[in-house]
Amino acid sequence: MDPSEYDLKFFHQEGFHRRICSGCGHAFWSLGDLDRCQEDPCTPYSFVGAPPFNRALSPSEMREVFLSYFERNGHTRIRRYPIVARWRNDVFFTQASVYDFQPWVTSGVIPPPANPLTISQPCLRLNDLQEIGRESRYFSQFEMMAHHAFNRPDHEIYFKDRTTELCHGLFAGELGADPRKISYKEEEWEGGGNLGPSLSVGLQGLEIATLVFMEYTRNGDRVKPMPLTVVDTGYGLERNTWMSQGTATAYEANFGELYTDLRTVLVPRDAAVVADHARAVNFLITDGVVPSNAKEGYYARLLIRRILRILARAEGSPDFLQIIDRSGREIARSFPEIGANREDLHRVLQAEVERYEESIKRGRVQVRRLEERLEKEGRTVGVDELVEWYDSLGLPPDVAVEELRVPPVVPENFYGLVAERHASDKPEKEYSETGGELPEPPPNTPATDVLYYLDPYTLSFRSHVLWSHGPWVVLDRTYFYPTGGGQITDTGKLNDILVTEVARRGPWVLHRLERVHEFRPEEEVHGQIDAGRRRQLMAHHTATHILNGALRSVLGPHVWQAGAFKGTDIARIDITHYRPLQPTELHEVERLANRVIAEDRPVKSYFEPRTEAERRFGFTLYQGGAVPGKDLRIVEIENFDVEACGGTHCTHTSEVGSIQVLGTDRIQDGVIRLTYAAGDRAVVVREERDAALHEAARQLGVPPEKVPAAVERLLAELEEIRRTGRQEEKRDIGKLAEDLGADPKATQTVGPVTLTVARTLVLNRPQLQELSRRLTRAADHVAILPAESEGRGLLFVGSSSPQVPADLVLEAMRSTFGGKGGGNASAATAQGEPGEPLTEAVAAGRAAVERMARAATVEP
RNA sequence: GGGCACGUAGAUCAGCGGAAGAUCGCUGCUUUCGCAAAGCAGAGGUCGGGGGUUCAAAUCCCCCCGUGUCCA
Repeated sequence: MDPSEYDLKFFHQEGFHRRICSGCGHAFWSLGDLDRCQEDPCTPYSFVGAPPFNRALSPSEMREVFLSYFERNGHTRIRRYPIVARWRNDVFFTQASVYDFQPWVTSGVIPPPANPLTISQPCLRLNDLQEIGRESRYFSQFEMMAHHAFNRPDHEIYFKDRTTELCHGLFAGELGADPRKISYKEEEWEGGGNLGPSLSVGLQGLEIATLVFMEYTRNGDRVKPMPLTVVDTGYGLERNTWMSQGTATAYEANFGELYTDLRTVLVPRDAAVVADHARAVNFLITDGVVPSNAKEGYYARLLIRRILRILARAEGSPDFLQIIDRSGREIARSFPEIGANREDLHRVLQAEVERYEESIKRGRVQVRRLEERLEKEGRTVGVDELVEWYDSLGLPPDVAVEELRVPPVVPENFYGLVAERHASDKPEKEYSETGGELPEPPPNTPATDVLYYLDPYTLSFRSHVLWSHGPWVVLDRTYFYPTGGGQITDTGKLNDILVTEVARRGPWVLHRLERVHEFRPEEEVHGQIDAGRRRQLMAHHTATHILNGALRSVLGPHVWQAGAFKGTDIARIDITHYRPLQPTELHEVERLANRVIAEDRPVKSYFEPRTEAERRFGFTLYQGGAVPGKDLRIVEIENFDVEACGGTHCTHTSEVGSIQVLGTDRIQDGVIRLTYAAGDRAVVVREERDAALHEAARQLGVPPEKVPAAVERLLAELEEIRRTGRQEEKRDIGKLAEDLGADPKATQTVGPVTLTVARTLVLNRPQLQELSRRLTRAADHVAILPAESEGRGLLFVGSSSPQVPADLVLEAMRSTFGGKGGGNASAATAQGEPGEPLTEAVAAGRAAVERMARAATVEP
């Protein structure tokens, strides 16, 4: 990066000098006469016991100092976003404050909620879990305090100079650090296709802030300036709190009493891990993650199990839920929504603890079983088995060792061995913005005025063409709803050409026409939306909100929408929940939802300033993910459900008609899917089901309500018939065997063996087998049983004579019979040509038996 | 999203190419004043579903479905 990028007016005015750090070789700026940058490892920690700030601050005091400082300097304070980044498909968790504004705000699609703004965003990073408690500055869950500015070419807020000045003012002014001890290190930053210069702020060994200036985009090797530049800063709350207190580790400063209490029963590292993870778990569950075996739910499970393992190892450690509660109460002082529904939180966690205990129990049984088996072979359990058990049973090695009589030594790199097994797993796909194949209008094209937000009932309208490309048309205003928010596209007509798809791209709505057209810019067109389709989609969308509200009300506030789909035939909603829906719960949900419909409550759709909406309704607004923008579109079902949503909705719940749940699936551990129909489709579905029931009733000759009883009776009868059939067959075959054994035409003595040859009636293979078994039950009996079935010849040879192995007899018959076959000394079977070849084969078989029997008698 | 493991009687599991088994539970009988217990006898299985390979599949292969677990 060009050094001039860092040549700030602010530095020169204040008398900063640029130096090269003798430790890391990076350039840095400072007021003092410093030889090295002020970050570890170039400068060791020197604030422990000698804090450089003018006062010791608790985390909440530090947050307040920071936010109010930036408010005084013209920033708007923004409330935190959820820690689960539902609005992004490339990551699960909010890992930095700027994640709140990616990709829509940073790419200029949607205006920021305020500009400039300041926020303290709780984040979660799980890539350095093993460092927690070892390196004092690591946390999985932490808060990134930040000030952001989004600069458009026509409207610049502030950039490098002002950012650095504000930062310096905070540390050297507000917090009273010695300005000569602060270093601003030059560091190029790159991420997510953007890059730019950045300054890393060091003080007495600790990096206390990073100032990033997103200025360029990279496309392969080409780097070009961004139309929108972004000030992306990050000030670690935990680090700054630690620095202000100067305690031995960051954990005392941030976790307070919980940490010191845990220290009385746990080693320092474990205490830090437990305190850290407990905080993360509180945020995760509150923000709608239910522990599970996949995706973000797995991380919740991982953190919970790490805590449980540590607690299980230690004598006299406190109860898991108590720790979660203490941690939750502490966080709630700053974020009141955390653990606000403690009972619900407990239910979710209790279910998870029980699962874990069940897993361990199952694991222990497996361990014992395998060791016993290995012991019989004179072997013992090795490290491979421990890895296998952890990987497939979730059994930690220390628990397995407890269970084993002869345990192996658990190697240092145990979890490394586990990781090795997963080394070949494919990496996650790169995030790509949706709509990659959509054409992009020239940048000077005015935005489409979207009218469906405020008026979902107008279906016929006039408008003007702004731009067109192939089958795509952009209008100056439209009532067509583009695919989005789980609602599929509207269809209809522009003049007399069919509109097959409508999509959103940036500020524009693109209409795809069925065929090539000759629309020109400025031309007036008439739009007509397919009314039936739209009405059905509206019913399904509003039904989704009603169901979501009903589910939260019946199951508890841990229920969040994890995905949704609204089509013309059916709709689906996926929710977070810790177990399959019980039939009674489902009925209650359905009843409540239909009652809300019957009550005909108003459904209000309106825009409201973000901060006001958040204050009134809280975070559950973001059921479909966080929605950027200064104003949120609110869809409110009076006294029941409020969500930020861009879809088309009915204005009264009665328009939904009714909701018919069609089924539930557990699509993954912790996520339940409900499939349902509403509006006209609900009626159709009910009619279809009713017709099916009546048809079944007609065929059974009973009234519909007696169908279950009739079916049950029928099945019982069928079972009875089958059983007696099987018994009769066995008896018949037994009888046949007796008859054949007594029939001199079929059974003869050949040397030492008794040979039965019988061409049976049409018997299938299992029946032949049964007959053979009965004929050769006594020693030294041989049976050759040919049969013909479905135009093919079947042969079965049975033998209880060691001198006359059945497979060898069969082998002798194969030369004439052909076909494939095989078996062993006591039974062999083959299939081939029927008729003459089969008869010849039987003769050959008889000869073979005689030969073998004679050979046996000749031998002494 | 991927790896691995597992789906066999009401429950827990064994069997892992050549007649579906064990233990507990259940039913009946014997013993007992009765219960518990014991002994004897018995019922209970489309071996998760569907394809394929094979003379022969619970068993081997493929695809689904379900469950568990680890990892991203």
